[in-house]
Amino acid sequence: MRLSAYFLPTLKETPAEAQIASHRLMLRAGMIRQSAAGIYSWLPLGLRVLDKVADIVREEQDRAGAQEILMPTIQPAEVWKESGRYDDYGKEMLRIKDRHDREMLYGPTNEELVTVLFRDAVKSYKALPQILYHIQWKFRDEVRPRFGVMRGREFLMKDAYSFDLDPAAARRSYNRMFMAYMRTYARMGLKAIPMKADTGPIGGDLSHEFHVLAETGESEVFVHKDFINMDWSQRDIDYSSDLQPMVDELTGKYAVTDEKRDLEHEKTLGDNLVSARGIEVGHIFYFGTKYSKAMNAVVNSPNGDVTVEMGSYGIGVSRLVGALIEAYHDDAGIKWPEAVAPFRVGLISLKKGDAACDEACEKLYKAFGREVLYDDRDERAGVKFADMDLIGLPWQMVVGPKGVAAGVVELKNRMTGEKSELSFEEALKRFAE
RNA sequence: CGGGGUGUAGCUCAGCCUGGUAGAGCGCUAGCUUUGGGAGCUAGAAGCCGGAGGUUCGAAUCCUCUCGCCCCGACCA
Repeated sequence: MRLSAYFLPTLKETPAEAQIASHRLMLRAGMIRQSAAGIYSWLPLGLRVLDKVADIVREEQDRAGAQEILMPTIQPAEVWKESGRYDDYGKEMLRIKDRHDREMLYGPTNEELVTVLFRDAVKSYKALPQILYHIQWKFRDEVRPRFGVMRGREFLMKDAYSFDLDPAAARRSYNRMFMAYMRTYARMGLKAIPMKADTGPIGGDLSHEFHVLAETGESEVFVHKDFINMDWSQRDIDYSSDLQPMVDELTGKYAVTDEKRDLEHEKTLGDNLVSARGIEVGHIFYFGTKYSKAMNAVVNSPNGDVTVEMGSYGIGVSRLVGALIEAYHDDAGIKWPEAVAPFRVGLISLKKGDAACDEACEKLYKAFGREVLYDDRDERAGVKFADMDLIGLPWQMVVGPKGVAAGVVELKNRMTGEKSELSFEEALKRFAE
């Protein structure tokens, strides 16, 4: 992409409404613009990141055996009345009426819809297990939206739902999702600690939240020191094997959210206890028959009718974009991990109009394909460097007349700040598509 | 939902106390000079001062009501 033609409205000054780094930087880097409190438009640069995050989530869900569907944002109130949650959910649910005066709502989550989908289609135990997921916009009318996309009212979420014949099988589905989450976060370069969590209004008795530690995190969490130095590299997982030992290992050490604190146990930890703040980037639940019973999701089996065991598994996709920035930024701007960077490399022409410089840039630009953002604007070097640092592409390739004359270009690593010189030929190959 | 704050040019803000017809910096447009880390000079464009009522000869400024947005707290992917 050529920056001269790209819709990238960067801001030199910090918008007054943004308090935390990720919100500030997303506005300044031209990733998002606010439409109303807690509701945002995603601009091209931000959307590229959102899509990359969603793609990683999608790949890991598929790998774990989940199947993607797409349920609507607007749901009939009817199904929520069936589960009994229509009255429970309160003002967080955005309720609307259609032209026929029928009660509708903008979905805050999808347990009801997916249960209807399942129960109407599946009648035999032989079809189990099933894990269905979708990546869809949700709306929760938070009293106080804040922190940009980290706590918006409208947000993109991956939610998966498992259907099993008995609790043991449901536990296997839970474990699959658990490990899929570990892989998902690791691929993005995030250290997300699984914590014993409260089940809240969704109900059930087995639940974990995944938290990225950050000073700006909204929740207070308490973890064993060993998590801080854990090996966070991606794990190879055979999803057909018994995952329980791996899950046990990951949940063996103390890690809890505020509501689940065990003060007695904490006393035994001594110096090994770390109190920190966390950004919740995922939450998984096993809730048994809470919805299947109320909504009559039953399959036939040799032993007669069985009410299916269910679990649900959420990842805040849009929130992850904010969490990533909280984890990876400095005073100059964002420092994207390569897996989620909007572009892999930024090509900076230091002197537009210089024939040799232009020619070198054009060659590099064409060779790099879709993962290059080429700053071909007629701007001063300082402006280009500042914008490139701000938007945080992992690599900056700097092409200037002096370098071109000497047959070299400069390569800067945004994460480490390291700079090196490459011959033009090396440079051509370095990011070739 | 309680408490606090704030709406003036695209952005950051001054002006409001003490009413007299709209300002700065950045950004934007044009020209000249500059050109390896957010340039300089010149000339411009740009605001129903959030909205509605009121007081007044006259309101960004005073009063009333309203709406938006932000922050602190209680609640949540």
